[in-house]
Amino acid sequence: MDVKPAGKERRVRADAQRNLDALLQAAKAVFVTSGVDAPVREVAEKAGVGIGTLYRHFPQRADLIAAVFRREIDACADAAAVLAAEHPPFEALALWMQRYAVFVATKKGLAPALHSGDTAFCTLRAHFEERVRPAIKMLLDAAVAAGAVRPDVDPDDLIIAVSSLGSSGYTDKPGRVARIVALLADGLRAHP
Amino acid sequence: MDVKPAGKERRVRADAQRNLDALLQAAKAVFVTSGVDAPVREVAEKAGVGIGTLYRHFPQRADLIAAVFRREIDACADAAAVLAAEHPPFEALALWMQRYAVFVATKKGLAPALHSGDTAFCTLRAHFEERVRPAIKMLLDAAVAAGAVRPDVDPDDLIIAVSSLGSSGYTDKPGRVARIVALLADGLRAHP
DNA sequence: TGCTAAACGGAACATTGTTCCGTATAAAAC
DNA sequence: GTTTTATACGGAACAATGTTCCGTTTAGCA
Repeated sequence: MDVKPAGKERRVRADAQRNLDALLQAAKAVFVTSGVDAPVREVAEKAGVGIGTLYRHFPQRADLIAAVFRREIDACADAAAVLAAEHPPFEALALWMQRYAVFVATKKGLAPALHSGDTAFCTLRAHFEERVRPAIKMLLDAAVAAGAVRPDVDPDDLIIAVSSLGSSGYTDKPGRVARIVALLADGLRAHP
Repeated sequence: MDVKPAGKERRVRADAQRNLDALLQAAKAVFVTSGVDAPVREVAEKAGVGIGTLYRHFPQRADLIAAVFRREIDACADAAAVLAAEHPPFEALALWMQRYAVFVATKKGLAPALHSGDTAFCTLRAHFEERVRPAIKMLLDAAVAAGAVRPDVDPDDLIIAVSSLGSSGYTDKPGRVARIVALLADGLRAHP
């Protein structure tokens, strides 16, 4: 019973990598059509692998979801800097809120899952806050500094507000969420 | 095979009535502690009846939920008239929004279920809209007429906005939802 | 007291997340 | 090229939960 030498790790097996890619791609596709509540079996089948394999790569449902959305979360957070560079402070903030609402809205079931308190989603939620919070804080601070927005707004309140609105699933009438977010943005304005 | 004479319906059986009451009471208690996602078996057990009995009275989970909350929905809608009588138009609207947000927030899982698109919740949602919409419309119209609120706000947008916020489940910090709702109310104000 | 429609209870079924373990295999060692 | 072995695979099996079905019980009526 000898101890495994620490260095010189065995390379990742090719089939494992292939299956992982297939799973991520399948999950992405399934989540778009069926929402994140889709059965894991559906993802495994679409990827052409067994359920056991899926669970080997993603010990929990939430891990799969996290893996799929991590990249998109990053993209959304990164958009903040671009908007800040191209627009006046208040408009940048308002536009990013819209962008973020759309992101959440198109991830059917993501936000409710995230906010469900389920400990399984802790990782994803942590990543979310780690990336999204700085983004909105930067925009908000800039808008406040410019005198366009009242100074007593909590960045977390904003994240949560827009997340909630985006995830409400009310897509019955086009533009509804956008209108509400705009209303909210108006509420942020500094009153003379 | 004779047709049952239409008149003179057999009275509701006493045990049936008793069980129905027990179920409603048990469900109410369980929903408070475990949210509306609680297993139906838990409700049946607490009521001291079999699952079959529960399903006889409430063919679907959603029917049970609907029955439990119908009364509370009514109470919340009725509060609108009281607030309108006791406060200026804008304050009445803002207060009712807060009242409504609290109502939704204390019904863990209600709003997500309502907005899930699940057809099982159609009845409850219909009742919801039938009672709540007139309430908010009345308050909104009054505030607009008084010149306190911009005239381009859709009542449905408001219902949905507050529902979404209240149901987000973010109870991590006290007053968060209240602050956000207040922010939203500010966005409604008429700009000179 | 006896009859019958209504109600009851819970076993059984379907779906879905998750675990387990015997089998297969890619990469390394020789 | 063969052997070895850690790794990965697949899917049967388990647990939780919504829902259905049907044999049994019973309240209300005659």
